[in-house]
Amino acid sequence: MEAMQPDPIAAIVDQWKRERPDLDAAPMLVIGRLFRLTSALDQRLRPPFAAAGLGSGDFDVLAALRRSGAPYALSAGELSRTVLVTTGAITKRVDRLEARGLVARSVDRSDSRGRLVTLTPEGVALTDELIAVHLDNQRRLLAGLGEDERARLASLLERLALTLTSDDD
Amino acid sequence: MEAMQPDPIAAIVDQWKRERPDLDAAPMLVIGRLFRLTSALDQRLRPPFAAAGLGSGDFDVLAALRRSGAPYALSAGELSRTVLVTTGAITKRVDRLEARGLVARSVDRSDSRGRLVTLTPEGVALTDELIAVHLDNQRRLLAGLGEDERARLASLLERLALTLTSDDD
DNA sequence: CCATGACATCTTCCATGGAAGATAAATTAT
DNA sequence: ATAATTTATCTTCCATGGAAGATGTCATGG
Repeated sequence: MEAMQPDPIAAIVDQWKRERPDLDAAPMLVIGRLFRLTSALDQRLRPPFAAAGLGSGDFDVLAALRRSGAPYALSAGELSRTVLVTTGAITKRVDRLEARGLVARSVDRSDSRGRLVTLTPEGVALTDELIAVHLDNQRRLLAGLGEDERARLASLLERLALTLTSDDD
Repeated sequence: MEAMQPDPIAAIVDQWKRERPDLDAAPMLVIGRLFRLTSALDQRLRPPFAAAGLGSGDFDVLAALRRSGAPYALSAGELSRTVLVTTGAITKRVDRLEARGLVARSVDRSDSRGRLVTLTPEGVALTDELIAVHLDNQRRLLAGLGEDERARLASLLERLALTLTSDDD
């Protein structure tokens, strides 16, 4: 599995223009690039998690707990909503993290249907370490853009996200 | 699995600011939003493919073949490079598409290690139908932005992608 | 108080993709 | 010409996540 030339998306749009001149493939210049870029960024951000024996999905759970503040406890449902995966996936992620001693499950006192997932001290320590590395890596990946460009990009992405959620949901 | 409020990313950055004031989580305003947005767009673009009994990954293969032009034939390696998945994943996608009569495999005359994956007439017809729907859906998802905003977003995404590929690879 | 329905989490099953090795064919060196 | 290397695809195994149903608990109405 090798890599590709700069801006393969423009080439794809050109191919469609040639094969289907009746269609306008311009939306791919945004959406296609979003997908490619996200995939490329994901690949480059994974290594620190892999080195710690975690999938990046598992780290999402640790990070959600850590940034929620002491006592670093959230329910499976809350985790499901914040990290945008099904509760079934949360169960499995928590199983893995629990097996590694990074989180612990306890029964919610006020509702024994619910389990609270809590960071252990080891979980807090590892998360604190990884989040710093992760943010540094993110910063480095964005370093090719100027400060103003990053701000405009952030703003456009926010606007697009807002128009999506207002449409339907 | 429910949805979330508008702009959850800004809230996440605020949480980190409170919990770890020594860190700067601003890169998430770009990268976090990229991931969220891509996930949201993907969910909204899938239904036509699912209705045709395809995963969106399978459609990527059909589309790559279709836009390559007659005779709509590419090798597994070429497909792997254009759709950015391993050749093993291509084998499986082609297996599924072949079982549905949308593509056919044939041995490359000039190199019998290689197999050419070719769209069948049914494959061409389905792809032509789906790509039109797909592009319309993409256009609708971007309709909340003005023409100038879409252009600036496309341009910023391209620039970011270029700075990534020049860095390393 | 008990029955019914709602809810939270977990379990099971399935689909997908990556990693690494296996197989087959082409290329290169001697 | 033949052995060694490279290349292209496929196979096998494993990890992950979604969908839907199972289980246990709570809430509500009679």
